[in-house]
Parts: sequence; C-alpha cells; structure tokens
Amino acid sequence: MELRTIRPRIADVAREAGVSKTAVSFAFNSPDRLAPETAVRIREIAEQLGYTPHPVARMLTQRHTLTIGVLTPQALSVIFSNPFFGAFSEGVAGAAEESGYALHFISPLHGSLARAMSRATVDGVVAIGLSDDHPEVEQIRRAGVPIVLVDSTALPEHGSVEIDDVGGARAAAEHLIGLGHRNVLVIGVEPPAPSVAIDPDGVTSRRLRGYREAFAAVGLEIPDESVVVGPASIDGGIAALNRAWEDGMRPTAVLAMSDAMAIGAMRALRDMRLTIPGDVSVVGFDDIDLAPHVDPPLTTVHQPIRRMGEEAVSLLLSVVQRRDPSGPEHRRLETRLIVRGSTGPAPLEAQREGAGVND
Amino acid sequence: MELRTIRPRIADVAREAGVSKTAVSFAFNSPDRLAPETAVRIREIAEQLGYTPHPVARMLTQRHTLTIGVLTPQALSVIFSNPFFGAFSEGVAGAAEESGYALHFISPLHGSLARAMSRATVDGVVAIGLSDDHPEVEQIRRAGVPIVLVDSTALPEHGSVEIDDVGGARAAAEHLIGLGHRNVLVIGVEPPAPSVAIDPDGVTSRRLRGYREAFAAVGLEIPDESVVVGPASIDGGIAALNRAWEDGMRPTAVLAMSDAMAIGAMRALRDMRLTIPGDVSVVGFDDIDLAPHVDPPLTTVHQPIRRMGEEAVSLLLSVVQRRDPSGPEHRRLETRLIVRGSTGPAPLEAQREGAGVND
DNA sequence: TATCTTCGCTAAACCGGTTTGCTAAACCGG
DNA sequence: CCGGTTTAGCAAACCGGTTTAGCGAAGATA
Repeated sequence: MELRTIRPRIADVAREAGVSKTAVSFAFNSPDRLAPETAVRIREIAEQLGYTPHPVARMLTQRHTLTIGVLTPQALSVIFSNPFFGAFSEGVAGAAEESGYALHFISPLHGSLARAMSRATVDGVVAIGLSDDHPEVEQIRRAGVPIVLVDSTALPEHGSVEIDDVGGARAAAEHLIGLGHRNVLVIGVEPPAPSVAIDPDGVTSRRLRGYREAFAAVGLEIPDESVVVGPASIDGGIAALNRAWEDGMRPTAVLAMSDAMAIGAMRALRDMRLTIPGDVSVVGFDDIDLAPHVDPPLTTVHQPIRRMGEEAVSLLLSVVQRRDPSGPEHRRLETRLIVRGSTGPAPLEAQREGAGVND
Repeated sequence: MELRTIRPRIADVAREAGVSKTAVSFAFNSPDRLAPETAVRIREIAEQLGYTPHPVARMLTQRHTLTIGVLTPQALSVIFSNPFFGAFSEGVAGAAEESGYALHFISPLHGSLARAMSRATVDGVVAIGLSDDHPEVEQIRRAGVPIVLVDSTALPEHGSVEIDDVGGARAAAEHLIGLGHRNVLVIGVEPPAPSVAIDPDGVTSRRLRGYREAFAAVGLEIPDESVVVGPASIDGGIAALNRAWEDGMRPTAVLAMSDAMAIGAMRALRDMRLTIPGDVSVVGFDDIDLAPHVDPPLTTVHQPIRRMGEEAVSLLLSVVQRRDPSGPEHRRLETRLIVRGSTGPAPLEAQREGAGVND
C-alpha cells in the first residue's frame, strides 16, 4: 500500500533552490525578472521535484479561471442524448478553445441548478434553453458572473442569441399545408422542469406559435390535444408518437420540434407498418448532421447550430474580457426549411375526411 | 455605463453583521456551531448583500473541486462531431452527476494538452483515446491527479476501461468474408496527433489487427494500401472513401472503424450511384443510437458506449474518494456484431475477379 | 567621487475563504 | 458557592500561490 505522494508546494522548490517563493513564481510567470541562469536552475529543480503550480491557488490570485461554463436546465445525461446538443457544444468548444478557454458543464446537481452554479469556477456562462424566469439567472447575475442566454427569451440586461423559431416553425407548417395536410400531430420538447405546464416563452411555445400561425392563416387550427411533448431524444419521439396513437390520433403528418424526436417518430410509425411519407409525413427541427442520412432523408427546419454556440461564446467573451463598451448584445439567427424525403402529399382519402384513416 | 458591481466578500458580511469571519463561515457550513438566531441573521444579511462564498477560495481550503475532467486528445470541436463521444459523455455525465460531480472538458490548448491540463482544477481525470505514451499521462500522474484511461492501452498503475476491439473487428471481418467479400477497404480513425504514423497500440491498430486476423484465418490479407484514415466524422468518412476511390481502389466492402465514418462512406458511395449493399457492403463500429435509422440500417460492431463512460467514472471515483484499498482496476467490456441492412453478399463478378468492377 | 539607474532578488501583503485552538460566559449538579 | 462542562464566538493560522514595494550591489552618468 503505497503512500499517497504529497504534491510539492512552491515553498519546497524555494527551499531546495535556496531562493524565495517570489523567485520561484517569477521563474514560471515572468522569467525576465530573474537572471537567466537562476530561472533555468529554479525550473530544473521544480521539474525534478515534480512541481506544478497549483491551479486553484493560481486562480485565486489571478481572479480568473480561463473556463467558461455551459449551463443546462436538465441533467447532462439527458442533454447529451440529443444530437443537437453535440453540435451546439461543437460550436461552443471551437470558439472557446480558440481563445484559450476550457469548458465546464453545469447541470442541476441533485435537482438544484443554483447549488451547482455556486460551486462552479467559471469566468462566464452560456446558458442554453433556460427559461429566463429561472431564479438561477438572477442568482448568477448577483454573483457577478457574466451570462449569455441561448434559445431563451432575451433579457435586455444579458447577451443572448436566439433563432427565428416562429418563422422556422411557420415554414414547416406551411409546407405541410401546401401538401394538403390538415390533421397534424405536434411533438414538442419537454420543458426542463416537468413541473408546471409549458413555459409560455420557451422554445416549445414559440415553435407551436409558428405552427399555429400557419394553420390560422388558412383558417385551420391545431387543437391542444394534438400537441404532445417528451424528452428530445429518439426514444422520446417513439414514446410521444405511440402515446398519441393510443389516444386515438390519426394525423397525416407530424411536426416534431427536434430531429431526434422526428427520427423516433418515424421509427414508431414504421413499426406500425405505415410508410413515410406515403401514409404520414414527418418534419423535424434542427437539421442535425445525420438528418440527410436517415431513412427517408428528413425534411426539417435548419438552424445554424454550431454558429449559435460560436456566437454565444463570442458574445460572452466580449464582456468577460471587458472589451465591451456597448452593453449586452442580442443576436438573432435565421432558420430555413429544408425539404427532403420525409414529407409528401397527404393521402387523398385523408384530404377529404376530417381525420385520416390508416390501413 | 454602469459600474461593474464588486462581489461582496466574507469580511463584508462579517462587518455588516457585527461578527467575525468565522461566524459567517459557520453560518454557511456548520450552522449548529452558532446560536440558531445568529445563524439566521447572518444568512439574511448575506442574502441581502448578495454574498455567495467564492468557489475558488473554497476549493483552495477544502482541497477538492467536486469536478472531474474529461481529457480528449483532439480539439473538442472535432471530438464533439463524433456521435460516439456524445454517447460516451452521456455515460460519464450520468455517473458523475449522480455522485455530485460536475464535468470539465480538457482538450489540447493551442496544441498542448499538458498546458491545458495544468490549468484544470479537477479531482480526477478520465482520458479517452489517449495513447498511453502520451507524455501528459506521466505529467498528470506526477501532479498527483488520479486518472483512468479509456480506449487506450492499459497501464498497470492506472485504472482503465477497454473494450474488445480485436474481437469486435474480427467478427465484422468474418461477417464480410462469409458473404464472399475478398477485397475490402478499411477506414480507420485518425491518430490524435497527425504526427507520426499510426500509434501501434491505438484503437486503429487494435481494430486493424482484428480485421487482419480474420482475413489471415482464410489465407487472405489486407494490404496497407487498403487502409485509409481520417477524422471520425461523417465528412471524414466521405473524404476517406473518395480518396480511396481516386487512388483506384474498388473494394466490394468497407470496414469503417466508426459509425460516423461508415455513414459518410455510404453517402459517398451513393453519390457515385453505387448501391448498398448491392454493389458495396459497409460495416461500422460503435453502434450509435442512429445506426438503426440510417439508410440502409447500418451493420456495425456494438460497443456499450454509455457503460464505458459510467465505468470509467466509477473507477475514478473509487480512487478519488479513497475507497480503494486494492490498487487500480481494469475493466474490459465486450463488443458484438449487429447485422442490419448495410451488408450483403459480394457481387458475383467480384467474387471471381480480384477487384470489383463497378457500373 | 557622488548620484542615478538598472539588475536581481526578497519580505510581506494579499486573494477569499476554512479550520484550529482558545476564551469568556452560561449552565449544571452537588 | 464551587469546580466542571457546554455553548457561542473570536483571533490567528492556513490553503498555495501572485504581486507590490523596496533593498543592496553593480554599472552608468556627470
């Protein structure tokens, strides 16, 4: 049973080298303040002792951590099951790394985002999909940590990046309407906290509004019963669709608010021996990398996922690094519908009747 | 232009409440050492001042960070583009969160993993796909940070979790051989450092060994020219396959070491108007969630990705939390071939000739 | 030779908390 | 009323570094 080796401290190096702690610190951080040979000697001794400056101690005096936090409203284990998040992280990571920042993921620790946040040692935070009335936002602000909100209703005092959810959703719905669909099922993403109803300003509500606007424009409506929600994953999509079917819904098309859910829905439909888009059309939202490669290729609303991550970090760093004379910025990115193979004309009999009859 | 509010310190609260710093600290950490009403009063004042204990300072005295690091050999922006990593992170995150740990991703900062690592404030590290001769492993050990290696050659002194790469690869190759394929293209994952050749102990080499064993068993071999590598992403797969084609290769099957690359390869083949598996069979490696949903459903080697992440964290925490009387543990997980729709019999003419002729 | 810089280095303060050791007052049984 | 135990709270040390102010010696300038 070996003794856990003790980490050498700066004082150990100083003693060994016969210099002051200051000299050792200089040897690492500003070698030019030391005679070249002294600096080298100190570093050699440090090396040989296996000394590395303790990162936490260093953070404490330097007042920054070179880390940015990514705040998620749900457990990371569920967040990561959504490919959207992978792509978003890609953008965040790319921009962060370029500026020399590492990433720290913060998720509700045993239910409390606040507690998780109070432990996190970060210079700033990008929060994704956090409804802005979340008390944590206020708490973070009070702790003096800069934050930028992504996919949340913008708050004037924080930076934000949003996309045109309503427009994208409307385009998706218009596409279906043009194909003759009248009876659709909407699959929404579950609100972070399954507590209350649907956050009136969350992405689910915004996209739903877009869908409804399109239907309203042609004098139709999407009843609340036609909206079902679940976690944004393949399994979530499967479950949501099956639930709808069990409830007796027989739509000719489904509007999913996430590609993963759309893919799940297609799987579930297939398992019922329905064809896509022959019997049922499916349109997703996100346009993840794999969307063109699934069977059939997924018609979906493209959003610039990576760029959202990049922009968020860029906004954040501009305030973290105090290059920001002009107050928080708000950026809005466009969405666009990409028609692939998962949508087609509504079955004829369905176009005549109110509800589709299948098989 | 508003003044950046200064974060209140413990001393501010103490002064305001007319008590010592100690009392304030007690109010937060061991309230039972204070008269109940004093504790309440202090907390109220703290609340009202917007005081939260500075996490870095707290870490310094408590000697732990409640954070575990995830070390990746490549930039996070490329790592995250591989769905495998998302699933792995899912496992890591799930296990970490359960024990109250947050996640810190560490990637080569401007090329140097060592520098990135020396900045990271973590209690332990799980390193994925890091070849063990990486100097950083030694550096981390010297810094006294516990580490467990995933998908790397196991080092006796560190915990590790590996999978049966050789067996999985062999099974994939045997499957193709059984279908009559003789001329295959291998698409490997790029070694982290594009420096030297292929790390003789990395996952690419191990899987290649498996492929070759299977071929050797029937008296065939896979020449080095039939092995091409690239980044483990869809685009990497597209590029790798196109490169092989330009070099004149005309295999009847491709063995990809990652599902993302396999999917890319299928795309590239499709774009050449080849059918899968009619003209060319494709088998992947990983069995990501989307593998069954692509077109055609991907035949691939399943590995328990999430579990790898979970086991890694569990191993790591067992030493971080000093519950480990028995030295580092090594865990090995099984792989298995999952046959779906992307593989089929080799075209007849190809079975007779040496190289396939297409279209 | 006297004064001013520069060079090389150090002692001490500081970052913002936690923890140890101790004391004075209150409490307690006899 | 006395010695012993709690209780409530404080001062100081500590975690492990960085940074400021300053000092003596050497070299430059006058």
